[in-house]
Amino acid sequence: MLLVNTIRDNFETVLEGLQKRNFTHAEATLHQVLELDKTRKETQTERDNLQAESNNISKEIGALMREGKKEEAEKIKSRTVEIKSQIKILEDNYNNVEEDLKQILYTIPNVPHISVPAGKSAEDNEIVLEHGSIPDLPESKLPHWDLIKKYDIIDFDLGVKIAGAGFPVYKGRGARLQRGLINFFLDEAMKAGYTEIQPPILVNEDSGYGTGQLPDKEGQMYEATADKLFLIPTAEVPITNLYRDVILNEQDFPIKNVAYTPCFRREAGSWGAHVRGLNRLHQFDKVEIVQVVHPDNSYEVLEDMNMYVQSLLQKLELPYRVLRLCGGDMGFTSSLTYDMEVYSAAQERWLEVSSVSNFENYQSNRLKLRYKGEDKKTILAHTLNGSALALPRIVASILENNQTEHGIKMPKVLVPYLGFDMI
RNA sequence: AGAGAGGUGUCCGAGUGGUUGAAGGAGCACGCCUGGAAAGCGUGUAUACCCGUGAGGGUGUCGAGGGUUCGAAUCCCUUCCUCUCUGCCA
Repeated sequence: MLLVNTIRDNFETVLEGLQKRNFTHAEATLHQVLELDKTRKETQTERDNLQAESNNISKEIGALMREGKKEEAEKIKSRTVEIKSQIKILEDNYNNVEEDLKQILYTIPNVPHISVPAGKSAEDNEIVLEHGSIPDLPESKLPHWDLIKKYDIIDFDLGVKIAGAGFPVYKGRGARLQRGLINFFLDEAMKAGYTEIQPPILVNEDSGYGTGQLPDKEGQMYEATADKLFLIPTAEVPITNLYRDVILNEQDFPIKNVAYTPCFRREAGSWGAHVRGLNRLHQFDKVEIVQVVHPDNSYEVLEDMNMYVQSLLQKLELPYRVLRLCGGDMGFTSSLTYDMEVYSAAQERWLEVSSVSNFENYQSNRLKLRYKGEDKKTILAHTLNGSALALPRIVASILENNQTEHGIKMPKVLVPYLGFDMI
């Protein structure tokens, strides 16, 4: 969440940013935050002063008791009665104000970076670049949901039988393609200096709050209610939460983690061709990169991560484009997001396979993820993450783009991981 | 899942109602000593929030939340976690 200080010191900038996101009632909400914060401070001062008075009386009583002057002690006791009831009132006020303030702050999204274009929906996203050429396939080309049946590599019906819609069963070369891609992505990340992590894929409530899935979006996560645990929608949740309540040293930067996990999403979403086949699933595999960095260079790091994800797509020989998301399409917690989309030549659509974001200190404020600066002050770190990459749509694109009469050609770079070059 | 033990500062560890934010030790930082280092000696060493231009002061924090009390690390209740033994199990 945003810092109250940021709102106060950069009111206009924050306001303009929120308006770029189409955050309604931005100005009124920001004023409300400042007003509540002012009340909070005043209440605290008043409460603390009374508490101090009460503490002093207690000390006096303690001193008198030690000297055996019981009667005098009894006399001043009566003075505390009124103070105590006042403190109780102020204490309640304080808690209420603080809670109200927190609730409002939870509803305010991150302030977009200056370079984020205004806009309402995906149509207003800015295309930064396109790379690779779109394959020219014959009319007989098949979408991946037909290809997977033809070659018997992914079975949705079996998934329905044992779990439900959106839980595919990968078989034979389909399963090996999954495993090969995961290993390829992890190896590449390792070469790029990321440390591999295997986190739990169920997380507790605190973790959900830390990265912003809670409150609000609990409907998107599967929940193991008996144990109050949530199945992760992305590895971002466990990995970023590794650093919850952590104070780092400046020398620890940059922290670069990579994790492969299955991801679980309930999202009801829309129906029809756009969610057919592998386009949208309840369970899918993803390799995620997360960095925790010094605030001064988080945007350089974002560009690095952007280039890194592109390098993966290039190695897989997939045509892709990079979008800079507009204010209206950007995630709640992000300051700047690049989406990478691959072209899927039979669906004739661009499919999002990665989203790389800088959250600046929006997440770390909730997480209390800080570092000690030179003057020993604790300062919030910046967090970033990106998919590198999400598997299903990559698979869809590989299958569709590389289909031939004789089978589906695998990208060269994967062959050592697969042990075959055609499906 | 059952029985027991326990959660205190960076770490170890004392503390069962009254200058305890917390003894003692270790570690760390600085200074003295030394040719240099070790040892030794001295000083300092939590955090959040609030008040104050500043020096400085206040409040809260001994797993978390509540309660008793003029006063709680210390007593009571609830809850979370860890460890040991037993059971179960990949």
